[in-house]
Amino acid sequence: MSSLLDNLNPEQLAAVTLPNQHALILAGAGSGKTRVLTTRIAWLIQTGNASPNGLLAVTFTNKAAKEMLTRIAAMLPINIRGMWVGTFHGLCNRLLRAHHRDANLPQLFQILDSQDQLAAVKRVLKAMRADEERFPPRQVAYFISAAKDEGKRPRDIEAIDEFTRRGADFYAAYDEQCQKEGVVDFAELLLRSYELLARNEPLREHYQARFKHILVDEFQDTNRLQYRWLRQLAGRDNTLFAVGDDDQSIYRFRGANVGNMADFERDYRVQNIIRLEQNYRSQGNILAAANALIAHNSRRLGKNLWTAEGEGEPIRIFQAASDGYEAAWLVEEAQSLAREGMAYRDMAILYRSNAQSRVLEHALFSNGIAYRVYGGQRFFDRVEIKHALAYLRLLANPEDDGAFLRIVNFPTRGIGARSVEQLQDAALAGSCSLYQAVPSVPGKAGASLAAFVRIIESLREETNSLPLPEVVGALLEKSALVAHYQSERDGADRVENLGELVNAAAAFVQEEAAGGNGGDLATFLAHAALESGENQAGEGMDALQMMTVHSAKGLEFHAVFITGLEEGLFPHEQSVMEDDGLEEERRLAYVAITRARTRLYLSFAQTRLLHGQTRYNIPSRFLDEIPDGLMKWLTPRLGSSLSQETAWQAPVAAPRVSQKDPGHGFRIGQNVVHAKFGQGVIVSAEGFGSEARLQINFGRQGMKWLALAYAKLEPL
DNA sequence: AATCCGTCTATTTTT
DNA sequence: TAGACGGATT
Repeated sequence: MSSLLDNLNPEQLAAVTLPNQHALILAGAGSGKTRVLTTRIAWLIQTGNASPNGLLAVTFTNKAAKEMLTRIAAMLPINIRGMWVGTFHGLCNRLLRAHHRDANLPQLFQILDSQDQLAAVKRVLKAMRADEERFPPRQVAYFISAAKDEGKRPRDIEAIDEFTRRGADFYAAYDEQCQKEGVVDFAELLLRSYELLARNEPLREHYQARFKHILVDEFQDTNRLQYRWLRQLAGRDNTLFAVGDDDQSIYRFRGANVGNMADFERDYRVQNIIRLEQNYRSQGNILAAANALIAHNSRRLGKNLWTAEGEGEPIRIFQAASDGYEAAWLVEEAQSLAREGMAYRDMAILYRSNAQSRVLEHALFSNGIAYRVYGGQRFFDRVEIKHALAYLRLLANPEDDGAFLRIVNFPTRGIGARSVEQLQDAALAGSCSLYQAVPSVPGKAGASLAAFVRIIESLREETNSLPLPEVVGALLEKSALVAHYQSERDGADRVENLGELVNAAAAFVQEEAAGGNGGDLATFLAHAALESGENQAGEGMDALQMMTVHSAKGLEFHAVFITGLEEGLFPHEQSVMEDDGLEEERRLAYVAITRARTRLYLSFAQTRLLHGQTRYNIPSRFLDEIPDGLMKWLTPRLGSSLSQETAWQAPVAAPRVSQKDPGHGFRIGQNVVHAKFGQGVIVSAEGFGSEARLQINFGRQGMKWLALAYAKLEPL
């Protein structure tokens, strides 16, 4: 019909123009998933199948939601403001604000992020005099969140042991505290709105009738509760259009349930399953490697990526003597790519765990290569910002004891632990909030507490009719936060960030005004909790990109280095123990490989310093799972570490190995082959000559101590 | 109230 | 090895 549908391949076209039925789109990496999703929305609107208000689109990240809206706006001349496109949490927040009474929440309820939640749990545990040794706050917080993600309230928890039994009690007390204070954690946003829809039939039917089309992105990442939430909204007459890729499910540890894809197919008798398998990102060899690797997983819905492009280059494999050599080689290789004309921003270094980045950063830094590490602290997570926000929270909601405690003595104003205890006792006695209990505290403590309350009260009066940015400015001034950080030695950055908060408020107000909203204090606080802000500066710089494989999902680069492909690291040793853990690691490797467009490097080190200890790992099994024909070894395939070191001398990062010869032919770090256990690497040794015993890491087969006199060991 | 010191821990992370 | 945290000290 129109230009909307131009240049879609047959499968994409079929997905975009599906009739009004439930559908599951299996969208492989680089298959144009976002394009299909946004074009479908545009098509539904353009053809009159849906009005902009009649559809709901859910994503996981704010970035994805924003991207979707931008693309829709580019395709259609409609006002995208007010459309229900957002994250699960964002949409739940919206729902709960609109129906706060039915949801039994104050209109200005505040949202706790994970930090705030942990602090709240700590307070509960303290009040209940729980043994923090046996019930670590972190674990309790995790327990509560996990229960909520399963849709469980305290009474639904099966007490199988002491921890779950007490855990349910803590959960109940925690919920009670949150309710009293008018705050809601992330998981609660979802659970509360799920319960609201489940319980309130007219409301549920209202939204079912309104949202004719529900579209879900990254469906493989949904948890059980999110799926149940979707089921509340997907009724008889509307349709669920789910897009996902089971092969890219890498968030099981935080509750994602790939099983939702199969469940969806069954629960809704989905007839339309469309596979998007044409890949527009990677060259042939890279895709072939990815396909071969992921084929080792069982329990797949099944999919094979292909490309119209040629094979491209082989995948380059590098074996390094140590993590230091790996980094040094990588620097050289990146420099040589740069000399050939590739921008650093088009190269990415991926690793399984953050601990690996240090050595790499060091090597890049000392060679003067600009780099950018993804992840890390977000703007709204910074302490100084959290402090400032706590003042705003208390302004919006005096019942918020968490916010009160955070700032009552920050900056210090002579209110010590004793005074706070007195106040807490008074609040308990009067069953009221800390804020309300202040007048009932006598003496000197009462006087300083009253002074604190006066700060808040006068702030409230002065800022009553001021625009948000000015409220923030007044708060910084009155609270003496800025003054406090100015007097601190390393406070300059913090002062700057606080100034930035005023700008953030201004930007927020402007954006809200464009959407016809007020942009009041409560919405700003919700915004701060739900979008922790951009990761960091340096976006525009031509810098080499560094990140974990997890954070690389959804991105693409011309050249990709996947480092640390070693047993124990990737696949990670902790995951191999878990049920389905190895398959998830393989999916992770699949995600990593499919980030590359034209050039892919896989590297591993024989020796690696981890937690202050030298570790000897054998190459990752994932390397064995990629066909030899696709790979080009930059180092001798089965070379010993000795020939390795002589073959390639690193300009930086001196080797760390120096062992004395124990009188037999073997050395620590050396690769060996055992008749029964296969390939391994010598980790440590004791004794001399034929008396010696060697400890060998056989990776999959585990760690073994072998007596040299009996074991048949061959140097590799 | 700030600083020091010992202890613990160390996959992956968004909202 | 290094960083974070909590308790004790000054």
